[in-house]
Parts: sequence; C-alpha cells; structure tokens
Amino acid sequence: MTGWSEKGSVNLAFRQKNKKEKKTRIVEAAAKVFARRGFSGTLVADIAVEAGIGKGTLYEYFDSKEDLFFAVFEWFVQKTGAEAKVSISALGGSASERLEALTESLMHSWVELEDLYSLVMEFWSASASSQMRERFKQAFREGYGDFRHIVSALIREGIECGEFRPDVDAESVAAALVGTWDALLLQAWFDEAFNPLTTAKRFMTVLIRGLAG
Amino acid sequence: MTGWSEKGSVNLAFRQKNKKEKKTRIVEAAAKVFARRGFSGTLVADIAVEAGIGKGTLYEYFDSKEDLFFAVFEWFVQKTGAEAKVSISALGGSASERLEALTESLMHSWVELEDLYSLVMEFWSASASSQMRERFKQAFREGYGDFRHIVSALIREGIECGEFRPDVDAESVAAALVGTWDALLLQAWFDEAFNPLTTAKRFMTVLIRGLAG
DNA sequence: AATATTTGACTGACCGGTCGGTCACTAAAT
DNA sequence: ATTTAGTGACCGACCGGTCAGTCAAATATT
Repeated sequence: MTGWSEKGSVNLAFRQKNKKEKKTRIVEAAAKVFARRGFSGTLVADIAVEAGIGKGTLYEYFDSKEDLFFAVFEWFVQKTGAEAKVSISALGGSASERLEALTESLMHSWVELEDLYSLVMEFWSASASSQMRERFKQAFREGYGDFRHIVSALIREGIECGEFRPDVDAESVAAALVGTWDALLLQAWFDEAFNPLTTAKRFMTVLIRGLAG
Repeated sequence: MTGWSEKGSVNLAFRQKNKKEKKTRIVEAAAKVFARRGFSGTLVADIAVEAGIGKGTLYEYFDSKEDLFFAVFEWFVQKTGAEAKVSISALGGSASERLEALTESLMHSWVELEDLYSLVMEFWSASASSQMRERFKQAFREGYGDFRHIVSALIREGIECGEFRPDVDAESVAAALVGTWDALLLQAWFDEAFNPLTTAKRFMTVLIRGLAG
C-alpha cells in the first residue's frame, strides 16, 4: 500500500518536474522567437515549432500569448538579475574596485546577451502601450528600484569607510549609474562599432574620481 | 493671359501648402494615437478619425501604416533635436556651466514630452524587430552619434581651456552622459516618484568634479 | 479501460490596404 | 454668363489574408 502511494507520489513529483521543465523549455524557445521577430511579429505556431511541441500543447502551459510573453520577461529578469547579484557578492576590495568590477561584469554580459537584447526593447514597448502595460511597468519599476538599491548601498559603504566624499548623494549617483549601464548597452545595440566595455571603463575612472573627491 | 497662369500657379502653391499642412496634421494625430496604443495596437482607422479625415485619404498621403510611423519618428526627432540644439547654442559660460544647463534643459523637457515618451519605446521596439528595423536602427545610430558628438565637443572645449583634466576621454564621457540622460527619463517613465531633474543635477555635481579633477 | 496529454486542422474576429464613386473647384468653350 | 469638361482630394464599404485560440480526435499513460 505504502508502495503504491510512494510510487504515485514519486511519479507525481516526476511529472510535475517534467511539467516545470517543459514550461521552461517553452519559455526559452519563446524567448528566442520573440527576440528574433518581436511580440506582434511572432506567431504562436512558430514558438511551438521552436519548442518542438504542438500549438495546442502550448496552451496547456500558458493561457495566452501575452501570458507567455510575460513569463519570458520574468525568466529574463531572473536570469540577468541573478548574474548581477553573483558578480556583486563575489567581489571583494574597495568600493571603487567593486564598482569597477561590477561595471566590467555588466558590460561583459553584453556579449552573451547580444541576441536576446532586442527582448529588452520589446519589454519596454510592452510596458508602454500593450494590454499588459501595468504588469510590465510595475515590474520595471521594481526592477530598477532593486538595482538602484544595490548600487546605492555599495556607494554608501564607500562613503562610510571614508573612500567617497560624505556629501555625495548615493541615491542619485546610483540611479544615474544604473541608467548609464543600460544606455551604453542600448547604444551598442544600435552601433556595432560602439564598444560599451571600454567606454564604461573610461567613464568610471572619471566618475570615481568625482566620488572620491 | 498671364493673369490666368499666375492665378493658376498661385492656386497650385496654395494647394501644395495645404497638402503639406495636412500631412503634418496627420502625423501629429498619428503621434497621439501611436503613443496611446502602440504601433500594432493602433488602427489606421483610429488615426484617420483623430485627424478628422477618411481612411482612404490617409493613403493619399502615406503609402502604408509603417511609412506613417516612420514619418512620426522623423517628426519626433526633429522636434526634440531642435530643442536640444537651441538650449546648447543659447548657453554661455564655462563648460561645466553649459553641461549643467544642458542637463537641466533636457530633464525639463520631460514634463512637456511625458505623454509622448512612450513613442520612444515604440521606436526602440521598431528598431529591434519590425520590418522597418534597418531604417530605424540606422536613424538611431546616427541620432546618438550626433548627440555624442555635440557633447564630446563641449567636453573637449573644457579640456582645451584647462577647465577639465587633459586625460579625460571626451568621447567616452559623452557617450555615457547621453545615455544617462536618456535612461533617467526612462526611469522617470516607469516611476512617478522618480525625479529625473534633481537626480541628474546631483549626479552632475559628482561627474563634473571628476572631470575637473 | 479509464484517464491524461498532445495535436494540428479549423474558425471567425480582426484589420491593412484598395477601389469605385462623389464632390468641390477650376478652366476652357460657347 | 453659362455650360461643359477635367482634375484630384476625399471617402468608407469592402476584400482577402492573417493568426490567436479552440476542440475533437489521436496517442500515451496508468
């Protein structure tokens, strides 16, 4: 008897694991296609093909194309956010050094993310005007807020240990810096010849001098 | 006899003026609707209604919805670019002062542009994946390039007159700064509570200290 | 055998673009 | 002055393609 229920629960667990795996498989397939064709240029059928499943199956896992798109968004945020957090926590050294290392890590991630970067623009656009506007807008607000918070904490540390001037407004610098990183990647997206890494590094030299006074 | 032809050409000129005016009227109507609903959420019929004309008429002026959208893009670029150029050329004073004034002017324009800002995101998205990708991408590349150029010239002036350190990389700082302004407006778009003007000002204090060494 | 899962052909709402026709206005003819 | 003919701006009903989402049948699982 216990055997049965054990087997049952094992299988249940297995199935649910399978379901979850398949769900991420679909999300990853969708990310590829959305990145290539944009939201409205993407056919649900194409995603199904990319994921190697039937179109109907897709609707077992997601209620609508928009739902799936939002799932891709969450997947992307988690993926990139995790990366940033790792590179911060792994870092030692002075606040300046950590700021520089973070910059390098973020700009470097450009290379791996290049073909997914157009997703970011789709997300922005979705937050601007689609049905899903509010969902996206809120997520972005929170995302930027979190990131600002991490960076401003780093700067505040620098102030506290006397490395940076005490009259520096950590929040403002953090907000601007987060934006700068974002926008450098954006410019790199538009211009093959633009090198976000060296640009960011040289800029950081100047900024850090301004922080240290 | 000459009277006739004169009258004819006057009328022709009048009509063409009317045509041009109407074209801008349509573009402005389209800008509103695209900003509200996004590119693919917008019905050509809605634009026609907003412009107070029939749908068929719209196609007398533009070949396709995409053409019209690109016209809106050009209109927007011209509108905002003109503003920036004015505020730069009108400025006197030291390089720092001009940099600060430019910052203020740009962040201030946020207020007037707020309800058109979602257009920017639509443009980004168009440059990422629509049919029109290349058109948009190129225009953005050029636009950012021009702006970087203006700002880096300003910084180089500062270096030359000894106000900024000679080892500052003007190009990199300009690229980052252009990006920062952009991204601050983006964050303001996502977050009502975010004040791009004060954030930018406080940030500029730090940055200019870094430039001046 | 019963149940769960997968599938892709099908449907109908949707919408960009077209087209035949109207109207206001001009210009030559009478 | 009046008629006639020509022009092109304007219109919106319509067409035809498209595609998200459905569902009955097929297949796999227990």
